[in-house]
Amino acid sequence: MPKPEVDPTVSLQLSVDRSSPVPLYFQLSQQLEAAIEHGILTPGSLLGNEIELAGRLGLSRPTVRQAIQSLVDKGLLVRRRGVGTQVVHSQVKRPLELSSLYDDLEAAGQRPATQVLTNTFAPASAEVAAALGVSEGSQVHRVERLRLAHGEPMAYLCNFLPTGLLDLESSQLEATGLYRLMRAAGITLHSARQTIGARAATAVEGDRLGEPEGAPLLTMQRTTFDDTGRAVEYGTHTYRASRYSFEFQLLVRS
Amino acid sequence: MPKPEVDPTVSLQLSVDRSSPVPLYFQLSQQLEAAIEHGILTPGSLLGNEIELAGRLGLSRPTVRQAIQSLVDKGLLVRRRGVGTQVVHSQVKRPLELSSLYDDLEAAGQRPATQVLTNTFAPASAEVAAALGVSEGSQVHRVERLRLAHGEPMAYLCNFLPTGLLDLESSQLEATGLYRLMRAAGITLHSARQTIGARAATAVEGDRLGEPEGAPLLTMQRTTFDDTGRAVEYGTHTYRASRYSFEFQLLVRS
DNA sequence: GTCAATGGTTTGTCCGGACAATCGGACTGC
DNA sequence: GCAGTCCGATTGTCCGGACAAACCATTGAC
Repeated sequence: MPKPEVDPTVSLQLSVDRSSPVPLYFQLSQQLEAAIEHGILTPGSLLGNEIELAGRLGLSRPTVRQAIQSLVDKGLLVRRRGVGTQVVHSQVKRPLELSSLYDDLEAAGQRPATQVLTNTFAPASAEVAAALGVSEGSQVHRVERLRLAHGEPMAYLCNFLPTGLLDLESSQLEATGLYRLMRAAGITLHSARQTIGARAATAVEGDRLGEPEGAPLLTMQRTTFDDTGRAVEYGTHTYRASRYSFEFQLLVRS
Repeated sequence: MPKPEVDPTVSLQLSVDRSSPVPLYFQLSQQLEAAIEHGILTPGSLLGNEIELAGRLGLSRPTVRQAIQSLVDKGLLVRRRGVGTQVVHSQVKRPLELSSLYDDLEAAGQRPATQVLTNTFAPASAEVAAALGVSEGSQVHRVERLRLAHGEPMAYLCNFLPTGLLDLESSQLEATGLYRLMRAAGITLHSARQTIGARAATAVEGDRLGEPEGAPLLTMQRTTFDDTGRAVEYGTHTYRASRYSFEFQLLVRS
């Protein structure tokens, strides 16, 4: 017997607080996730079987399964019938959240800043009306912003929102991202439809971003929906390709 | 009483086959998904409570919940405690699968074709070695392809694979996509890390794709991992921005 | 020596029940 | 008329158990 092959979770000091309002499965999944994050549960290592783990924690197997399943859905664990559950080897960072450019830059330590160029109402063009599901020519909120990082222009953001959803003040828009403001207003973001492409900069676009005419620009159009299916935002963004690229992780839905 | 407000699932002829090896929850979720897809369950309509649905189908509530939960994860349904489960309004198409360009084009009816330019072994560059987790200079499989749609060049694909994973024949590569070949070889794709950017075409790149020098190109680098965390593929792709853009739907992980 | 049968281990599926948390509407009091 | 309160409805969480299916290693047969 060359290896004792002990269950790594026994030395993990897992514990749950039944008096807490936090669901038990969630407490467990958070502790497991933290252990994976900190390298205490090493990639590839088996997680002792569910029955025994449940017994050790004083939980039922369904509860333990729910905790493990949530981490499987996040891509951190892999289960194999007849084998067990093991920690995925690769480093999964973020499975592509619906994130704002502002948060992305902030997380990367890029000190984002925003210049609000326009913050007004305008009649909806055919394109905007189709995206937001309103009638052409009806009033919509229009916000144009320039996003800077380290004082350098990174992207030009043009967003349209249905009227009456929330009040947008320029001062707020310069302090944080649009999504954070929408969530704070009680809107639960649900899904988004995105298109990413590229094109050559026109003279006007180049001037705005500090690029020469004809320079390659990354473009993104995005329509965001809340959980009732309402379109709550449509945006047309252009990024300096020399300074920005989209990076994300995605999981195979099995 | 202006509206009877009947449970729309009663007229849905839901049924499960207990003798089938297909899990019961999966049978149910597929039938519900099909009903949503075909518009039989209209967006916004309530889904009748779980207890009653379970009783009507002769299933237990956990089984019904599992079926519903899988559709919630797909973004097709939304649950609200105290209210019920309702069909999401927006049209969710695909929540960004790990798909190959070949399948995408085929699904869009674009009659994809592939020209294999290179199919050989080569020593790994530093970039490739880092992505695949092999030592620099070791032999890796190298495949260069030109992807056409309607006879027009769409993208130039350069892929690297660890040796010994699978045999790639040029004839197979011209008939289908790389991912389909990998799955057929028993490799279970798990996750991928992608970077999407843009740059101006060099003279060589322009020639390959039929674009002038300096034309904007969409670029993508992707490293794909299997469920053991092994990197199984690294690719550097360039797309004609005038002909192609990335389009996808993404969900908020709640 | 190689291949097939066997058995133990582990996850997958399913059941029936219980109580808590939350939502929305109806009712009540002011 | 309006605000606060109560209550039914529905999902969220959790339990304990049972059997099936798949995987792996060992054993046995040829």
